[in-house]
Amino acid sequence: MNDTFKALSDPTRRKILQLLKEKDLTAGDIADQFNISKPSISHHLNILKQARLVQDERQGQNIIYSINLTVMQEAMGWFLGMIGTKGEPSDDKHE
Amino acid sequence: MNDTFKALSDPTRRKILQLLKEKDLTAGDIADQFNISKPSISHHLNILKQARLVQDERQGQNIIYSINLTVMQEAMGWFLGMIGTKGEPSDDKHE
DNA sequence: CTTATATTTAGATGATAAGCTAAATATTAA
DNA sequence: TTAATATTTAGCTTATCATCTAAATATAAG
Repeated sequence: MNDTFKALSDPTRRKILQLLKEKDLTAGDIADQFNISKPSISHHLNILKQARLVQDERQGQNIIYSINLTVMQEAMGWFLGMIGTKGEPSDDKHE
Repeated sequence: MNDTFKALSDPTRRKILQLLKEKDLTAGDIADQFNISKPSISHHLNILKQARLVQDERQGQNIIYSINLTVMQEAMGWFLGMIGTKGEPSDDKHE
């Protein structure tokens, strides 16, 4: 959960996720959308990967990234637990 | 939105929000729940306040903090926009 | 097998952020 | 008005993080 929120705290990484929501992309295609060096984007992708927010798969020379909506849903669960009736003890499914 | 995610990226701040979900608390009561100095907690509260995730109100010597669920819901909206059917263009209500 | 392309890893640097102690401010009580 | 309590502000230190360039790895093509 902490890795998830940490990963989501950077605007570049959130934009990467939005791009991947539309369709799977290669690392290069992702990097082309930013005024940031490829190594930096690679680093961001790695953080997203460690948080399991994205997955990657090599295809020839390219590495194709895709979003993992399951983890996104888990994160949303945290908000649901938060917004649930005020004063009611949380069910602890979401730490 | 960026302030919101930044604020949520710290585990201490997320725990503060969970405490405030149960009930409103004074700055001191909040600080007592952590092994962190009062000034540091005050700093965290200020970040949450700037993100409008909490509100404060002085009551005598104490300052009482409460959670602002509206902003929390807005943040959850970002996830909803994210999880919505893959490949479908986002409606842009959530950046 | 050598070159070109795609991506990552390594290492360095500057900025941001979390934590601390000490001092300032605000309120209440004596 | 002086002392006590609650909280914040200021200033500093250390750790984390985003970014860069240069070099390494992996695959594909000539």
